[in-house]
Amino acid sequence: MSPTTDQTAPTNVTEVLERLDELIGTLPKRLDQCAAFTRRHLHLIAVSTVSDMAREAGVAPSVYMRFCQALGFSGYSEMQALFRVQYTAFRPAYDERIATLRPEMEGGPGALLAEFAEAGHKSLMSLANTVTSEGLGAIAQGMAAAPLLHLVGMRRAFAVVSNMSYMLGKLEVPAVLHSDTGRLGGPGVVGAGQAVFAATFSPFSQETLDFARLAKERGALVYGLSDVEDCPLAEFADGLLIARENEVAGFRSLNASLTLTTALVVAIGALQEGN
Amino acid sequence: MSPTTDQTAPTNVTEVLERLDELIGTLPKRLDQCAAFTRRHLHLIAVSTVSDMAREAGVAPSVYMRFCQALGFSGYSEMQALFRVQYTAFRPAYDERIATLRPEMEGGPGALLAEFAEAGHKSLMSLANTVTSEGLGAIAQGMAAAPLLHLVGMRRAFAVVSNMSYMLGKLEVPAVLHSDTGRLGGPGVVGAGQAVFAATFSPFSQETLDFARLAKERGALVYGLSDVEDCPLAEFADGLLIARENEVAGFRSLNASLTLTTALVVAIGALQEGN
DNA sequence: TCGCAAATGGAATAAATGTTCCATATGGTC
DNA sequence: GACCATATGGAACATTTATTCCATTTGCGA
Repeated sequence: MSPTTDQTAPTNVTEVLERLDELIGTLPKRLDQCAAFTRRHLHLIAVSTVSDMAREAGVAPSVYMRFCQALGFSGYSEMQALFRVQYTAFRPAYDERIATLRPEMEGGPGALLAEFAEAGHKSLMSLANTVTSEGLGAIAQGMAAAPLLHLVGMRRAFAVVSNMSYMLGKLEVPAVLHSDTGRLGGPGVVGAGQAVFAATFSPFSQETLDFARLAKERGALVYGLSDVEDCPLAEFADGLLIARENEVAGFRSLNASLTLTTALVVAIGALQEGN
Repeated sequence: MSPTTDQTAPTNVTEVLERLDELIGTLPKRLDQCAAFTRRHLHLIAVSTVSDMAREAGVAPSVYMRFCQALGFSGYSEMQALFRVQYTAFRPAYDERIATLRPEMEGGPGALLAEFAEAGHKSLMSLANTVTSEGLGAIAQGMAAAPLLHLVGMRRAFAVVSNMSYMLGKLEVPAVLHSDTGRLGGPGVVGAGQAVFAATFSPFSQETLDFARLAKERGALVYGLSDVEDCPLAEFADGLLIARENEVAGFRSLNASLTLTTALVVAIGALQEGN
């Protein structure tokens, strides 16, 4: 049937990978090129044409065709089908509009995930409503100008500030993450002229609010992130960002918060780069 | 030019979403069907034909065609192209990240935020493509059945596991967060029958991989989260989730990862509740 | 109930994509 | 250096998929 191989075709992505690893090195130059490229860009198959793949791999379409056959497929279409099913296999039970968690669990974890994804889309869309370019820009500038940044956030907000801490580190922007683990450095270490970024969602963390207020009294610039406008931080902060997260049966992810803070950190990085 | 609308075509997923929400309810029955279905299955567009989408939406292909035009596109192909680019965009080199950012910074931090929001939408969409309901369900069950959960993740993955840790705590599910801070408990504390959830994104953290492998050898169940299929965890893990994050000038947020793990944690909580 | 405008679905057509074939090139062996 | 087996890429062909057209249906206002 297939001229180049009598091996049976892989039936899932794992098998494709196995076969790829098995073949790489043993194939003719151009086919090896296909294998190497494909190995690194498996995810492109589902959305590309043979010509696309061939071009990116640097070979002629007919070569890529033969490569598919060497893998055991009848042709590109068959291989592509394998990579496409995984996209279509996941059928979120989105269709039926479900209101509470228990019915959501009826549809299995897939339906639950679909609900959270949907909530994520909405959260991201509402970001545009609560954040202005000027507000974000002012905060980015304030933070970029500070010689040292302090990040505070407890509980749900901790993931947000710890992620900021990681990214700022990568960008080589001096920042300290104040976690409540072992009570390392409190607000006492914040110096005048430095900047604090405090994140707290309702119900607000008293510790975070206290830290921010004390830092402010010590002459630091205080910026904040919250999920509602009437966060106590608003009273004294030099800038406050709002990221409202849509919830699923009372549970909230952090899509808007992380997207907003990621953009903020990158903006800070870009500003510092410019200096 | 286009008979059904003189509106200009959306240029990104965010705009498609907005236009969809704007249009739903105002369109004729069949077109509304298309809009409703498409709103819930955005992720299918990249890998489906018009007939596929039309069939799933319960309309004739020509109707779906007109729906694309009502959205402002010239046809299905043009719309599909919009959903395909996200997969084909290649990542720029690390060093050039800030440099490639310049164009985005031109529009101020607001434009940057919009870029990250757009990337977030795409990440959430592709989540439905890399995760199956069964896979997620199996992992949720395995983790719910374990007497103790261990969470491991360094660097970019740390925010993910620390958020899981927080949520699991709220749900009163016994879990230990292993951070590398001060080298608290290594894999030695993991007992047979317990479960480990290890998150690591490429380039993978050797520490996380080692932890997971040792735990596996000690008889624990190992589940993982990564951003690519060929993560070393795949070799020995009992279950692996994939969350691919779209990037902006080389920077990635954590939308897909957090949404996925949030759904996972809630599923675990619901399963334990049932016991 | 009739007439009209809009919507609908099926069938025809156009475009693109996948696949195969074959002439030419390449590399190894005697 | 000639021969043979194998690899390669372009061009022809076949198939699938997108798009348009049009006859029929539907729903609304007179």
